[in-house]
Amino acid sequence: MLERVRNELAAAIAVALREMGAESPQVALEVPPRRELGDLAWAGALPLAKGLRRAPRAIAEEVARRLEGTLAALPDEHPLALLEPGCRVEGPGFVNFRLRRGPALAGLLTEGLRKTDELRRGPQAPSPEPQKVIIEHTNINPNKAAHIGHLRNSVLGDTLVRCLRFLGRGVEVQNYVDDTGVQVADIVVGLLYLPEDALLAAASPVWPEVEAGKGVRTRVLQAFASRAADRTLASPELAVADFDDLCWDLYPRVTRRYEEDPEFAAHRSEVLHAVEGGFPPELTLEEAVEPLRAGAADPGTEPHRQASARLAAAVAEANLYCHLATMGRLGIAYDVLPHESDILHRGFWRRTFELLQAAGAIRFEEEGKNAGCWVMSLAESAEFAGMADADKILVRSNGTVTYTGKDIAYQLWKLGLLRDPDGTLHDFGYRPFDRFGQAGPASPVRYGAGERTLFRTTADPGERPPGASFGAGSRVFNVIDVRQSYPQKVVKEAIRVLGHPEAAESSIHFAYEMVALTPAAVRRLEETQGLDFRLSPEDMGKPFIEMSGRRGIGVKADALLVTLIREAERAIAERQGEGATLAAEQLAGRARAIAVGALRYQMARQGRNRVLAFDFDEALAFEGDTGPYLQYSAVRANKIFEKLAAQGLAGSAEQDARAVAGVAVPDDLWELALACSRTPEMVEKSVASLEFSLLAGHARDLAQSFHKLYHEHPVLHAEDEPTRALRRATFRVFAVAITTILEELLGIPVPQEM
RNA sequence: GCGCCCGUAGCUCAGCCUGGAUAGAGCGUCAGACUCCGGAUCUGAAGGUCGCGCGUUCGAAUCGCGCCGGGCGCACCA
Repeated sequence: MLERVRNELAAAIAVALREMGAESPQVALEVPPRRELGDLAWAGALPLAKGLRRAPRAIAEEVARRLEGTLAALPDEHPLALLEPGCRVEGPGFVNFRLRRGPALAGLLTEGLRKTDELRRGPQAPSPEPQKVIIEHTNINPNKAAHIGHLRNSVLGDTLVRCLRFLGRGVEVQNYVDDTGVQVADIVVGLLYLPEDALLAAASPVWPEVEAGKGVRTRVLQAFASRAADRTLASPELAVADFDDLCWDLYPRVTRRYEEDPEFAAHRSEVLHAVEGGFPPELTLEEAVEPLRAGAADPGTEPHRQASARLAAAVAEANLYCHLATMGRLGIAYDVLPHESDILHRGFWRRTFELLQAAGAIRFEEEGKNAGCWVMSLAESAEFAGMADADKILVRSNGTVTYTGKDIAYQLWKLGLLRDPDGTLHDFGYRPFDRFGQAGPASPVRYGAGERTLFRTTADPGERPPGASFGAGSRVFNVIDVRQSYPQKVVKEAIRVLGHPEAAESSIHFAYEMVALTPAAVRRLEETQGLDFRLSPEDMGKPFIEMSGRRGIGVKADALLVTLIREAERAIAERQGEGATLAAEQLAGRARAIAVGALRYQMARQGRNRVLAFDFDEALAFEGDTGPYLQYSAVRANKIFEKLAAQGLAGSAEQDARAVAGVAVPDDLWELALACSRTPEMVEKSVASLEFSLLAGHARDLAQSFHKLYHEHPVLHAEDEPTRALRRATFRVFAVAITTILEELLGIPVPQEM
């Protein structure tokens, strides 16, 4: 509603300015900082003063005069009829406008009604979008549990997805799986070669069936295979330790062993080669595990190699399931899981290599430090000017492709630019990975059953199940932390030199700063988990400490969620008072909502360019500028309507709209209603700048304003019916706005009670 | 060395892209709140050379340049 008034008013001012001699005037309308100034303002007279050679105040006054004539002649149903007649010129040359509050508030009510109707009808069937936006986020190495850094990535990515969908854009969400990298190989090395005592220490806390004694490795491998068959490597239960937790512990043990014993590192390249070789598709995990047991096959033989590769795939898939479950708890879902192994086996790189060669973008180094490598020269690009070494290796001297090389291929596919010589798209094959469902916009995503299908890629382009059509986006957002800016620039540059400068600009690195730990948080981890990260006093004196998967320094996403839920349960119990006992299921549901709210809000409210120094006390805060504060405002508003309904005083949005249309709306209620109407503007701004702190701040402002009014404007005990209708109308507008922002945009569930 | 990011109240952070009207929150501190829709709330107080300097402008936290302090990149890791 506000948007339409704005657009029409801007157009009217532009007409006036053209009549006054301004050439193609750009008119921007803003909302004045204080309501007594007005509801909309035009400040453009000041910059125009020079061009028109007139005093800004005089320009503003003439614009105002011309507008008055235009506005007076409008029919009642025109959007600008919502403006009060007459505008005021104030200050050095601001033109301020006021809305007719009653009719505007009525308009907001009916608008909210329409929105609710749409929601009730459910999500529209996803139609093939010509202007599809692709967002890649999460992208966690499938070799250990997700940590809070990954949460920042996924929450930012998911919030962008939600905002774009809100704005009506077609969106495809991809979660890239690096299933062939060294990191997965390291876990396989751990399973196959780590001394049994170390393996036992990592495995037995998670898999109780693995006990001390002879044949630990055999039992670990058997447990892995049988749990994979039962699909119990990733449990829907949050408090249960899963395979990713086992890997979290195993991975640092492997990397430490590499440092202690250089010969041990040979296993790494052996496994890596095995993984690159792949395995026959019919090879099951049980069959693969068989020869891996001590003595059944020697390392270096083909059965052993294939079995290692099969094991690596299973490790990656098991961790992937764990990650999906973790993110699912936060209401985060995906459409497709592109696998790195498929990029290789489908020949994405081979084709990309041909294209790069044909464009003369790469060259083979005969000598020098990069001898034997294929490199891309960046020396000619302004972006990389001043670099000591402006060459980026895409193919190593041993013939394998670097991550950046694969990423170029992947990015070309995302943009619909990877084509075979005959011009057809070079595409993956697809296969359903799992079914999933989500009860509401901010509800947990559950796998195993449900209405939607999550697809994964395959290497066989002949596999095309119905509904599986991915890639070829008109814009691509890659959500990756800022430390990867350099390789991201290389990818962009490759697209440019391949002859696609516009596509390169449509390929956007959504960069955000890393999540680190405060020294206090590190100390707390050491205390609660009985660990010693052996950090120096200088480290502990820094403002923050970087997480490290290799050293096991980090806060696991699920562990944080568990802690948050426990704290939320405690807070709920405290507020319930003596005697009141809540059904366990209710308690769990509310606590989960609060935990998710606290977590997602913390990630969304901070600007993306700032290092997030994670602190437990801050993360566990439920009062003040927090998710639960916002949730509470929605719960409170809904509670009013429940109570009203119980007494037969609820009325309806239509009734309130009629009642309010001719009534004087006091300043404070109007302020809240107007702020609610600015939500689409805030979403636009957030998306344009990729700063969700704007949206989070907007939501907090709304909640703050509501909480204040809640104390001053009782609805149930209003002095008369017109007063009640006015308050009810305003709070109705608020309830719709805050619920939309929380559940649809920020993915924060609104519980019934807290 | 080159590049990017950060510096705003005691602490944690919005606001900067697109200059505008009195720079905002939260935490912490202090003082308060109705037998009345849930106190995860609200009211009030104290707390700011917006790192420093120069410039552009009618106007700078916001734009430009230069410093200072901190962080991160510049891999045959991903």
